[in-house]
Amino acid sequence: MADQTVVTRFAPSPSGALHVGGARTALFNWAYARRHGGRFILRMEDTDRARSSVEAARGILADLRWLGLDWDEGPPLPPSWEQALREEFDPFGSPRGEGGPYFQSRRKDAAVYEPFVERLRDAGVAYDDDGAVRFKMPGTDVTVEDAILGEVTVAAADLEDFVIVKSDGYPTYHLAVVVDDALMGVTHVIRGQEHLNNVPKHAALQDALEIERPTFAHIPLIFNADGSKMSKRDKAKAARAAALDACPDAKNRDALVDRVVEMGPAEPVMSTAVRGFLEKDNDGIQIARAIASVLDVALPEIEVDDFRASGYLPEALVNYTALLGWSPGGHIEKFEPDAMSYLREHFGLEGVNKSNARFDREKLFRFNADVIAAMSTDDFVARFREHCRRYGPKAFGAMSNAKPDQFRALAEAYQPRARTLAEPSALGQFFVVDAEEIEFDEKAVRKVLHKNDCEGLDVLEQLRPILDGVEDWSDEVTEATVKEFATANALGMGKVAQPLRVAVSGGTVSPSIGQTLAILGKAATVERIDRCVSVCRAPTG
RNA sequence: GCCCCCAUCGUCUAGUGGACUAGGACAUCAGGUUUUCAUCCUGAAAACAGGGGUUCAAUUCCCCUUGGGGGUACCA
Repeated sequence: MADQTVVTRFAPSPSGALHVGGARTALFNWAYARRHGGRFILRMEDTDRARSSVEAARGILADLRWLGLDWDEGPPLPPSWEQALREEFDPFGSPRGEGGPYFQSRRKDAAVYEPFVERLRDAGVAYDDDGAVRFKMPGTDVTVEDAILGEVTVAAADLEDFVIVKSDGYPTYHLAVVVDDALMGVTHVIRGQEHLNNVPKHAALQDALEIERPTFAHIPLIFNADGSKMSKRDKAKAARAAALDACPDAKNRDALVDRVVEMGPAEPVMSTAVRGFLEKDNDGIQIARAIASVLDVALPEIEVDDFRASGYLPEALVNYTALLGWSPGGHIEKFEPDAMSYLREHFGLEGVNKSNARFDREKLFRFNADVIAAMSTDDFVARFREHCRRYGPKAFGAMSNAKPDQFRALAEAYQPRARTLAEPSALGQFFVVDAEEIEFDEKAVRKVLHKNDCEGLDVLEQLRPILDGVEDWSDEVTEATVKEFATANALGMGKVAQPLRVAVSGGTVSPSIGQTLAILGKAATVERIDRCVSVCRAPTG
């Protein structure tokens, strides 16, 4: 018993994207199996045929791969997360492992559950009920031992007979999970505490079927920072709140609806649907995204792919979420050499907490920043490139293809100041727009260019010919040129770099001035200085 | 309503009867470094939910209260 091979499993329902809570459950199961040299199984619980979809299955497979998980048994293992998302990828394709199929709908088709139901009928503990089959609870108190919570007892009076086969012929979760776990040799059931109340049911079923009970381990749940449930509906709520906030009256709202419909993303959006969304009639995610895009607000990340799109790295997400409900003890927080390796070496049920945790985006954000800071330049450039290509903005993706050197310089400039892969795209917009599109920030112009009798503009005018004469336009040289100018004129670096920043970017924020100019190129730099001077010299009202 | 689970700084947690003047991390606040931003450095403030027990001794064990969460489906 003690040397019995550990077998764990993650059994998501492919009815939507993978939630961070689910990701953590998968992680813990994976890590536990790896740590004990056991097997990790991935099984799709798609017995709710109305809500399950192949797309969702693909998405879950992709997310698991992106996080760095693999499985010994289950649907085919996609070579990469991107490939899992492709339409050609068939989750139902030839499975990994011999205990399949690994989709419960397929198992049902293979009549896997029937003999078990028959056995229960023969034993007189299963009976027909209006087209469904119900399991008869034994009528005794049920006590189970949980590896994390200890002993849990539920009185017989609180236990009711429950459905094991639906009237459509599909097994319910309760039956399927018990039968499949037994057939697949699962030894440890690690899952969320929302399942704790199901344990007596499963235990009773196991007893009736003479199946040895696995070790149960119910892990605490994850909530939002405010204590509310972390739900995909939070995204709709946030979008709606932003919309109502931006457009308090009906007239504005009409304009917003028009804009949303107009720039509706992939799928066409009907104005009635958008209105319905605002009236809480629906929580359409497409609409939420469109509103967020029109209003330029961020939607909360809930699912794994939300975090990916927002520029988080799997490394940081894994490290952070593993700390929610589990601790290696002591002061260890940053997992070395990397999160997955650490978990497969150190994860254990002893370190799992009993109480629920709140998801702190600030801390994850910090972890992400640290991961980026610790990455090699090449790694960052590659990951940033992939992120731009998949998630935009288009101009960055285009630059990565057309001008790889410029893209690399830009990536290098932003790595030290990026906390997510999406941040450089937001901060570096000015690099990829035409000079005419640059809007000069009023406050920056006042403070940096107009102040003290336009000393900033004077600096720009003096600097222009000097920069124009620079032959080798590298960041070292441009930086040195600016510094020399500052020294020669007894000016602090800020008095010179800031006017330049405003001239080329429209604002006061950019990478180091040398890098900024180098990435931009000489022609664009000079052009922007000229335009800035002519625009900002004009008397302002 | 009923059933089940939980309870250390704002948040995630360390702590398993004395080593606790309760440690770390994120956030916060105050300084410092820096050409902006982002970093980085230093320091500060910040918790054992309340009440009963048990014990020579409780953050640590037991009970109650309160609070939070989960379940109560032919969803998983």
